[in-house]
Amino acid sequence: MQKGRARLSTIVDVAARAGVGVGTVSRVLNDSALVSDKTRERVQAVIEELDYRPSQLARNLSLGRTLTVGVIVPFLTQAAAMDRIRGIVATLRTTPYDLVLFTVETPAQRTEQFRNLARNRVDGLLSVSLSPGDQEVERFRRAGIPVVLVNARHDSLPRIVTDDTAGGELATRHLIKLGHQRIAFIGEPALDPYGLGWSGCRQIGYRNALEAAGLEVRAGYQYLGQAGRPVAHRLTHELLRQQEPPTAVFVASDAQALAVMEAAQEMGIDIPGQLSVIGFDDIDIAKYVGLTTIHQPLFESGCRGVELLLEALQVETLEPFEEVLPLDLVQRRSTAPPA
Amino acid sequence: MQKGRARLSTIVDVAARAGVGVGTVSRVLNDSALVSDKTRERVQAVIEELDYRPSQLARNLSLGRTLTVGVIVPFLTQAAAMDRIRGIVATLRTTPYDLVLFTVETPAQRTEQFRNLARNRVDGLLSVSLSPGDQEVERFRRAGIPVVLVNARHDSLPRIVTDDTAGGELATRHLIKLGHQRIAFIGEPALDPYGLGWSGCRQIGYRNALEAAGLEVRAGYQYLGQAGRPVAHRLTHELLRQQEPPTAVFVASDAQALAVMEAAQEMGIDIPGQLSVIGFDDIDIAKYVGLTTIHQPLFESGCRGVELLLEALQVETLEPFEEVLPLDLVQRRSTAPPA
DNA sequence: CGACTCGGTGGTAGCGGTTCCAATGCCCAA
DNA sequence: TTGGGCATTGGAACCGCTACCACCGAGTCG
Repeated sequence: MQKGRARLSTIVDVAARAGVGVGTVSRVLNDSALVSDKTRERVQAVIEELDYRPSQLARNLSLGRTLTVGVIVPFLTQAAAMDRIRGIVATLRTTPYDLVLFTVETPAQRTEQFRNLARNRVDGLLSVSLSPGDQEVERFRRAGIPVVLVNARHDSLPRIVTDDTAGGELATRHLIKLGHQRIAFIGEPALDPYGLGWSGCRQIGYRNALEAAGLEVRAGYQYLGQAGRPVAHRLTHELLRQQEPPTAVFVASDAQALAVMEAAQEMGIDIPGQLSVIGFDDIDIAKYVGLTTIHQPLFESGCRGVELLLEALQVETLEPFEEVLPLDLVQRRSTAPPA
Repeated sequence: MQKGRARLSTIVDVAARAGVGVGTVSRVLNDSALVSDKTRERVQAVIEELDYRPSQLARNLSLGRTLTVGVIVPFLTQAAAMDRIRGIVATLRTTPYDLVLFTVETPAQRTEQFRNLARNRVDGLLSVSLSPGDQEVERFRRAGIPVVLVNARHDSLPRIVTDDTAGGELATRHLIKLGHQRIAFIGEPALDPYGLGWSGCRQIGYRNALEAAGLEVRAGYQYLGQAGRPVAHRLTHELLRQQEPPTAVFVASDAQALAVMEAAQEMGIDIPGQLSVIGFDDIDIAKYVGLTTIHQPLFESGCRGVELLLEALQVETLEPFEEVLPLDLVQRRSTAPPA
């Protein structure tokens, strides 16, 4: 059954050696009051002597609980995701819960992970930037696994979000106010089959702002592409090679914005002289490169997500609600009035 | 025993409904050849119908195996640690293994985590920037849990390292070659009670380089302090307020170097005009702020660590050896000849 | 002084899988 | 016709823990 690895001492060994029953040892381990001091001491001594540690595996199965929470997140490579994880880890360290990290990069992986998670080893789940569907939510409900969303939505789940649409408007209005008329958008396709995703919402905000200002919404100014240097470079080239190139671009994430800036500079285009760039997220690097962006509290979103999840783990069910974190425009050097 | 959560279907339910024994269902689940096609189909149908997923918890206990590897790492807040994690995650995603993340910020936590890990839920452990002691190694050996070190050392464990001493020399020699004579060092105290730790080794390299160049090694030029903005600011102030302040400083990590640069700039000190700064790690941001530094392959170190660990999980025991990754000096704008 | 607590304890039945062993039915050779 | 494989199967033991239940001895009280 098992591989032939060295046998560690078990609760039975401890019980035998201490001359007590396994129940008593279990009580000592779990700090039950129903053990006499004398017995407790003897058992403790044997535990010490054998360097015994209870098997988490067995405890998990017996308890039906793992003291582990799962975090599922797409594209860990992105700095914004990392900042959220930092918040999650920091908050989790103040609790007895451990963290299992699940990452996703394709729609297929996404579906697969969500399927397995319900019978996996986690007591609760934090879904970051990934919105589950109704059937998936139902599966978790049946499994009794509370789920909290961060930067994602589902009507029947508690969630920490920002108003992406408003953020998109905020960013675009900033460009309009500077005097830009030809404003482009670069975003990412959504991984979820449900809803728009954050990039989609930001794009809606972009369109809203243009319309509100009476500016034309051109299809040729809106590009979607996987985050990452090569794709961003391609998009940037296509965008700027147009007959009537935009004078400003709103990029749905700082990570992508950085790549766009790099590509533009390689093309010899001055930022912000010939092209204004505004991003979204305000990751660390944005400050250093002078990227104008929409700041959102990434670290805090992770913290709050964990707090909510812990609450949900206590009360067994948390009524769904939406907590909206604030957004601010941070103006730096990458945006300016058009030439 | 359990909390009153909804009961999910178990292997017994499936067996009953399909009119077969649990053994047969188990065989179907594990793709055993010893099941007739007809039976297999019937069982598969029932599995589908009940949306049955085997319990990982039970499987783990029975198998004595969790398909999970642990990663223990101090100060996740540091970009260098994050880059290693990225490599780890990327490589792990190509395998059936999941990742449990353990973080450590104090010596007490460090000891506690190492104690528990041996009976925890992991099949193998990747220790990043944390060196276990003999007793700890022995515990893991007894538990049959392979351990691989990344940026850490123990003679009886396989490990991925860089030559920190050589790196420290490389950095310091660069400053000497520029003409600096008063060169300071800022590093971090080690979390491990065993050995020097990476910061200590880099410091040795610093001293070696000074000695080799016939320069005085002053105690007053060497500071240790926890990474993080406030401490780095304090150290920087102390350092630069000296009667004879240094004209250059080698900081043991980029994260700390960034904070030092910030503090110096706040004090109105020009970099590199009045103070040259060289870091270590070459994290993302270094490129953007023009920090001269020692480049090491962080992402790759995570990848290699996982590869070694997987190998160790296959063969049950991997003979200890040391894999040394290369270091390069990357010259940017934060170092220059002294005024 | 016997019945009645009650703290302290041992034993055992799960938890939900895997794996081994014995049993069954079938085919083929003797 | 019978015995010996062989493919297939059911059932039970086991993984190591927790929780429940029964029990026991020492007070306590009427």
